[in-house]
Amino acid sequence: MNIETKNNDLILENVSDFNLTHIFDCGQCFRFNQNDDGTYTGVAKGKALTISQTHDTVILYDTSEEDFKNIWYDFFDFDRDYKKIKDTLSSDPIMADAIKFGSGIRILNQDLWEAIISFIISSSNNIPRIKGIVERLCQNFGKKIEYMGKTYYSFPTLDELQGVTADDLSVIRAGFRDKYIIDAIDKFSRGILSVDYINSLSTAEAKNALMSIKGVGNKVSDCILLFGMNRANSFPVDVWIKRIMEFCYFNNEEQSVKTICDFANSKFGTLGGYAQQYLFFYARENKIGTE
DNA sequence: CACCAGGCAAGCC
DNA sequence: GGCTTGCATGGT
Repeated sequence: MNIETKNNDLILENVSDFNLTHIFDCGQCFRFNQNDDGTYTGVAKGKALTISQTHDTVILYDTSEEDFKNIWYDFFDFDRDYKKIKDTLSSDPIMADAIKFGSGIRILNQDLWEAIISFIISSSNNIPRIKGIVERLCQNFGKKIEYMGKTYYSFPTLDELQGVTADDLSVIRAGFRDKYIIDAIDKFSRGILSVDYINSLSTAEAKNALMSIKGVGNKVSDCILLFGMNRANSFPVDVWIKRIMEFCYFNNEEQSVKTICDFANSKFGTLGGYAQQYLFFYARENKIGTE
């Protein structure tokens, strides 16, 4: 990968295993959206970014090399060898097929606090509405970010959310999830949980710690582990994954979530999280189980 | 109008 | 342990 700066834009050439549509349409991130011209704009780690891609050339608009090195290189998981991951998973013919559809998927390294709140909001919800609720949370409680002549909002920190009531949260229209958000804020405010503490734990221990938050169960904790803590041995099973796993590996017969998890763990092991993302994208692109 | 959306908690047995 | 039900809101 070559990096050069032109005007204020950062241009990456010879980028491999990278596709913006695959990355932002596989359900891991709620803050990036496609613009009319095909570029994507979003906010992460307190910074806004507009990014575009033509073949293996990627442009980060109005972005310094410093921000790329400090923020976006890690956010887009550029340090990881996805070819190796895909080669390993492709020994399974079904995964090989799924990987053809989402060959440019990468698992973003998102902020843990943001992942906790965002995936609490995701519970029994649909992606457009999740995005709306998260956006209103940011607009009402986050900080303003000026970028390329427009105003964006950062995801609110624990400090910025400290002390909010259900009444305060009513503007984001989170429904029954507001009390779960407040419980998370409360546990972090009182020091019962912290980002550093949770990160220090093993995957199994971290999962238990996360599940002590109201509104965080098996599926939401797996998403937080995978998307906010880089624990790729988690395999979140939602309705889409359940359907496609049953379709692909169980002759389309209904299975319990536990059966599917156990099967995925033994089949994909430490690469389960990547397998999950390829399957999720494949299921949604092909609308498996919805017709 | 019913039904559902990247589930979960609480209440049953 | 496993199984049901209610839950806020918005889209179809």
